[in-house]
Amino acid sequence: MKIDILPKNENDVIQKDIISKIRDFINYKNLEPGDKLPSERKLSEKFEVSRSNVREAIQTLEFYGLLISKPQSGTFIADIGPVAMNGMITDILRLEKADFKSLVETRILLELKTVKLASLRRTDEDLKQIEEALDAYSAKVENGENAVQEDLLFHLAIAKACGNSTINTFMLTITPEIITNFTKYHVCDKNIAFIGIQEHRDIYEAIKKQDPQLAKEKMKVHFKMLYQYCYNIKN
Amino acid sequence: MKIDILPKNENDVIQKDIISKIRDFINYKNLEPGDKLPSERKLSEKFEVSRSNVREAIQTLEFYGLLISKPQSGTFIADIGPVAMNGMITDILRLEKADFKSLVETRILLELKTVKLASLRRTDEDLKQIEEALDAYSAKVENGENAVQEDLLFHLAIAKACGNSTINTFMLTITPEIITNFTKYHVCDKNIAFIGIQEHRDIYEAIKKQDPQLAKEKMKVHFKMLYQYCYNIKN
DNA sequence: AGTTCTAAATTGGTTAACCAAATTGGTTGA
DNA sequence: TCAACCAATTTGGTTAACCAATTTAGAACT
Repeated sequence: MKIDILPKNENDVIQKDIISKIRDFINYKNLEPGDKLPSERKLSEKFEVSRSNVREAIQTLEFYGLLISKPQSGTFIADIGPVAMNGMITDILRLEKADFKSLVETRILLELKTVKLASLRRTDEDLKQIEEALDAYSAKVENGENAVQEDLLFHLAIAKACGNSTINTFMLTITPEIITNFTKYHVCDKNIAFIGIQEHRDIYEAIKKQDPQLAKEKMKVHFKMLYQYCYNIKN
Repeated sequence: MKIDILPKNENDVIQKDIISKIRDFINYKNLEPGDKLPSERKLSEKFEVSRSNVREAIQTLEFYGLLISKPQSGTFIADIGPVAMNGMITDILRLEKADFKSLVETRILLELKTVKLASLRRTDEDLKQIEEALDAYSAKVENGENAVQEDLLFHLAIAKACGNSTINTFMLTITPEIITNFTKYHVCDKNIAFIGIQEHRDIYEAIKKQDPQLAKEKMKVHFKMLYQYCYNIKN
């Protein structure tokens, strides 16, 4: 049985190293918005790493909106001044993998917002999809099966209906990790599931009635157990 | 003068196409957690696209925690059941670029939380760094210079102090887009900046006093103008 | 002097050959 | 019968050669 605690992906280390070198270069040359970075080839030579490593690092910084790379043209500094650029990169380098407590805390924050917004902004089509997710969940539970997936799809359906693309994206990014950790820590055992049906239905009804305050309350009830659980984890 | 409205990155289109094909394959073969996906070579052949395209698609799904690729071994289905897998991929394919309104709405939500948490959990070191960011901001404003960058670094310093890695990451991802849009829509003109100094200081003092409720109130005041502005944008 | 055109150099992206780790399947030996 | 071992295959990752779009510099012409 192989235990792979902290492979600490060698790759991540050199990528972070490259990112910090890019930051240093930007500072040293006082590059400003719109300025061009040296070509990938030159950077790989300068930093003595492979070009694909440089590409990965650039892609990461592009994901965070700090660089913009244009085909057959070059990689450019985004419309962010040197101070923010420097601060952002430093923060990015310091980022750690999310712990379960942070995940749950964030999920609760986001979902108390999505139910309110969904209550206010939902279309009839949204409501229909939420209902379908609810039915799928109920059916699984009543059949005695594990319904963790259907549970979360219900919540994602609400997120989709909240009319905020950013929050929706965030919900999508944390959901898989939530599922994994739920399985790992044995949250959501079957005995809870039956209570869950009614709680989900209450939330659904509130959204249907377009009552944001009620919806939020029902969501709070739904999260009560999770909330307590979350704050008792050792980490 | 070239206008590049919606380059609609040809690349994104084929990547989304590949992702949907991967989803279809997973469904067709009823792949479950732990199952292995065909090799990148076979997939590229099967889908009639280049291997690097397949790699990109896999990396995207890996980012969302749906696949796990192990060197010299293969790419595996994450610990998420077929129902959730299917729903998640469908949602991901439907994701659109965030609009300004969503960004601001989300930022306000996150920051009303970060100030509260920062008030409760900040270390002395955190406080020191927030103060430094505040001073840098004040200096710029009093000097009559544009201080958008220092403004946001102050807010990021608070996010860092909130002790929630997930929220911190989210703040980092939306900040560059916020800056870009601020510049574009001319939010935060100089006349506002002077009021901003006092508002920032109030927030800082509340965090220093470790008074989460006060901190949240002060942050609300600070966002008042932004809040109104945000809801008057056409999109 | 200024504009236009063209060809060479530069660019990010793509492809295909290569690598080393890991898996696999069969053989060997007890 | 089964455990141990070894070699062949398969894997994701890496490298380097190649491509086409873009930029550039300067020649050519007005």
